[in-house]
Amino acid sequence: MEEHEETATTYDAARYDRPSVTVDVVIFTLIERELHVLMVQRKRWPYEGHWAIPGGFINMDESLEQAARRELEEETGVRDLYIEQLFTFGDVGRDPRTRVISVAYIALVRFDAQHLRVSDESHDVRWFPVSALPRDLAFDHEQILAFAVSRLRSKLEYTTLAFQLLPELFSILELKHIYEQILGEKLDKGNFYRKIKEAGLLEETTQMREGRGRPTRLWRFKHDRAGDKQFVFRWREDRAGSTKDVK
Amino acid sequence: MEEHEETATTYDAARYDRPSVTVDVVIFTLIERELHVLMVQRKRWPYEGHWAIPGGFINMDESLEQAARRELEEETGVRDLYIEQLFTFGDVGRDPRTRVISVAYIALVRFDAQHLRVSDESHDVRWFPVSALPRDLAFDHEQILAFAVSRLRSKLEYTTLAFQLLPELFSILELKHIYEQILGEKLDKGNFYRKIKEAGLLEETTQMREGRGRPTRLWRFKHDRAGDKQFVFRWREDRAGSTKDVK
DNA sequence: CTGTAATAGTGTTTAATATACACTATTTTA
DNA sequence: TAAAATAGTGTATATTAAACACTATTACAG
Repeated sequence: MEEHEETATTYDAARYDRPSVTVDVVIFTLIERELHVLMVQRKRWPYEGHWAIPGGFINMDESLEQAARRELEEETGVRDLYIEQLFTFGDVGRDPRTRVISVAYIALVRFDAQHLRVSDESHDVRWFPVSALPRDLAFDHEQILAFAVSRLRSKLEYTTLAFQLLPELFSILELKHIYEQILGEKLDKGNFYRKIKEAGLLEETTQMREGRGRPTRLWRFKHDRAGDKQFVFRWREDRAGSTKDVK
Repeated sequence: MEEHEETATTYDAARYDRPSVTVDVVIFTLIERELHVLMVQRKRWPYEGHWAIPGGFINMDESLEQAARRELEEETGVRDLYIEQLFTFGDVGRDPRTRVISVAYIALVRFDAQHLRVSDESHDVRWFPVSALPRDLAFDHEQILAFAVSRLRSKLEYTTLAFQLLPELFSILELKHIYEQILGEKLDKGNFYRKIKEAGLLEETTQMREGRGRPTRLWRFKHDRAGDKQFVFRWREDRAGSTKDVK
């Protein structure tokens, strides 16, 4: 409570009616070269039967990020992944039951059937392609999701965040594909090769992978350089979107 | 409460111990060509005598942004200014009294002695130059402030936000000065003139202002174009900082 | 009344980068 | 053995950034 004193006297902590605080986590992954997001289906009022972003109350003894990581692990079984605070949503009527303030996070996970607890069979927890989301999401989750996708796009352009979605070894064209998926536009192959190589982010391996045509070389992401905050791989220069607040 | 059902059954809203939620507003202004921030001095435990970012509890019937605007108005008497959500801070031990989650906002106000309620004489509310902040701020406010300044820098580079700090009429070199203040580096005069003019953001007026040397032309910001989300005035291309989470 | 300091504003040259797209390379499959 | 499929390279042109030299208009000191 870092209130200025005049407000401090107005509110008495004991009498003060407190809002609930939840953490919602928009979990992205790449399945068969398409960007997907994890949703859960609600079982009761309000919004019974509607799909929602996974989330839950924060515990009194965990930080917001810990709560988000816990939530992520409960839903998918994965931990230690990329997670980032998105925005806090707190409009008055967003939950019909009571006042709820929701701190939204974005998480990126590598899709890996071995480790991901969610299967395609589950009826109440499911991956949806971002391009084909269910209709009528619960609460203001449509807004949260739209914001998450937009943030993902704009951050992609000046961070190394795309690598979070890839397995350890990948080809340059696979990486390009992720960029195209998230940005929603085609990129020039030659320019992509040139830029990504000049960036010095990748480590060449001796491994190749065979497919239908010419085999492709596999690369590894240099995690040391990613930790270097000074360093940024910017794919394009023009950046409309931005991180501006929604609404 | 957009909880997944398994957590829903774990927590009962009535029994659930809820955190307090506050809104803190980092209020920036430009005083005599220097970037300043508004701080309040605490009168009691904890952190008695320490300076803090103004803030207060949210009311149950107002949105987060409304709470931030109310707070801003209470402190400075100004309203309808630029305000933006920064980040939500919720570490467990950040307030020694109880669990407090604080949604931090950034606000930009034009410094105008006529309308700003805060005067230099007030001992418990004061403007500090960002380059000379008081030591030992209350709570985690040092971290919040550092994050606010860094966000301000990075947003400055791809938004028209600098104009929020200027009076209606201003010279191009004054605008350049704001950029220099916030970015913390010198910019090339010629390049600045060229870029800002090409951007088409400014409207030339017939007014001039006299000073020590050659009088300068005054310009006005075209607010219509600012509303155009597609349009962005980007001063520089290199952008290290980014909006990455603190800590 | 003249020259110098102070501020305002323009123009030009060079280097770096983006963009588009044509080309070569290596494999599988018909 | 040719065609299709995928991988990867090279290059010409246009756009933009960056540095910096130049011109313009005022006040003020002598």
